[in-house]
Amino acid sequence: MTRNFKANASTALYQAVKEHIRQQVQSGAWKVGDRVTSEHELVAELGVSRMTAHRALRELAAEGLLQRIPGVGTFVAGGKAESSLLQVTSIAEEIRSRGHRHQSEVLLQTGETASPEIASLLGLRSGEWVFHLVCLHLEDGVPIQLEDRYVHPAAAPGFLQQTFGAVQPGEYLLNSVPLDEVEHVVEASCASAETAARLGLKPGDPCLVLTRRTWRGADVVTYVRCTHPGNRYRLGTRFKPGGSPGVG
Amino acid sequence: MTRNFKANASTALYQAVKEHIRQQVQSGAWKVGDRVTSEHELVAELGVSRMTAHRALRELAAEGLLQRIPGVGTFVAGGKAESSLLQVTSIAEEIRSRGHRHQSEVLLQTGETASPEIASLLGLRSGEWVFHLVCLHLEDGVPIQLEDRYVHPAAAPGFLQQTFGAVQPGEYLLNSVPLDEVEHVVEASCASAETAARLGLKPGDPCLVLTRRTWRGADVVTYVRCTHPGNRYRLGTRFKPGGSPGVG
DNA sequence: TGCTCATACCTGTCTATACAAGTTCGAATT
DNA sequence: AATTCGAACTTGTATAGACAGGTATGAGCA
Repeated sequence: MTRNFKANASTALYQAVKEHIRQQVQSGAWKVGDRVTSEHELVAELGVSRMTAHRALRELAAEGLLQRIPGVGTFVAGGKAESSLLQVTSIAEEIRSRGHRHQSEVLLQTGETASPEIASLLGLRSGEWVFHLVCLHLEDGVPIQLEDRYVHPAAAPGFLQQTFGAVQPGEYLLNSVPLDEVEHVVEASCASAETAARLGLKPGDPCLVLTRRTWRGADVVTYVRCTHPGNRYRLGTRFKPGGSPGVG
Repeated sequence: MTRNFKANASTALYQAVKEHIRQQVQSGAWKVGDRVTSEHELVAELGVSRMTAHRALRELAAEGLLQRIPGVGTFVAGGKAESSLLQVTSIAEEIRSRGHRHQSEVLLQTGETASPEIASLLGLRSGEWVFHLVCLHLEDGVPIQLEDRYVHPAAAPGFLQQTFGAVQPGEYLLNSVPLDEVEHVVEASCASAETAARLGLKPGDPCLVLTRRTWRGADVVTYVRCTHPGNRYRLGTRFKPGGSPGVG
């Protein structure tokens, strides 16, 4: 079998196959849940051996981009995009996993023109349209997170039409948009009067603020600022280096 | 070649080889920097094919446990143990990587009997001996971290004799003890009077507190509580899912 | 109509072989 | 003595072939 695929030397062949698959996903040709070219098909199409195709697919699965099911096939995985400390899953899932009751209250859900700061963070021009959602999350009836989210309108056109009851905003975006870059910032700050009122704190009480931006290609999908009461919330992980993290 | 190694079925052979290597490292038989059994030696000793041995070593290297150098050999890697959000490297390295000047001031360096709380956290009996270090770190002359560290005496016997100037406590432990489990907790709190005085804050100002415990096997190596001024410090990462993280 | 079984397909692993490219080290040559 | 060259090692990649175990589907039978 001659190498009719990727005549480019100096790069490993299995790397080229990985890149080939990655581009199909990132370009949007393959969406979340779509079936991916099987190993035998890659052998036929690219002229590589099955072991080479297998390694490419296996490593992409280990990286979280794909999901492989023996006997069935390989599929584009949902954007898990978990960091070891922070998971890009909704707070609802986290609360339920602790065995507690989650409630959420949508305080604001509109489209608005972007302020210069928000425009800059989302890669928009100032004054462009942007989706804005403010949501208060309660754990067993106690406020635990104030979520202030901006969404790039091109990334999730149906965002405003969603009613966020069972499905949370984070979950909705995760299930429809495959992320390929995430930025987290954690800081401690004081509660403003408004924040304190919503979280049931006194103004000036310490808060843990988690800011997250996610990318799809070069475009920012969402910018979200989650404020937690400092005395009721901590963020943690225990993990084996190289292994899978858990959330504490 | 018959499989005279790991007759245990139901487990993949390369997994068994990985576990075999891992145990050598975790048991302490192989220390940081030591040479690891080469692929050909594994073929001879375990009766597996070179590709199987290669896969085991390659994956362990990808997990950070080993370091492979083409043409030279495979070695036990230093305890990088980096999380995507938090690296178990010293604050000194982080400050210098920002191009700033780092100074540290040892406020306390003793052996003492463990309080019940500390004993519990380190897996000691109450009243047992424990190393205790308190250190203030400055970035360009400004206090940026108050480090309060307890070290299991069995894990690092020479800890008290160290003078922490060029080599920081974290670096010292990393270079001598290979970690295999890490726990992080991040929380926001108010500065106590003493903490405020040392960090140059007002009592009640918000602080970002990072608590970390590291394990070697079943034993806790160190418990450290790092308190940062909330207005001068943030913790962040930007990374591609599956890729290598950077520190922000 | 409903059930069973054969077949085709998919992933997962393991082996044996081959070549490439790097290093280390010692012996032979200059 | 200094240098060069080659043999012996190392890891990295790629291939072909084989088997195992899972799933999905459709044909044939009850």
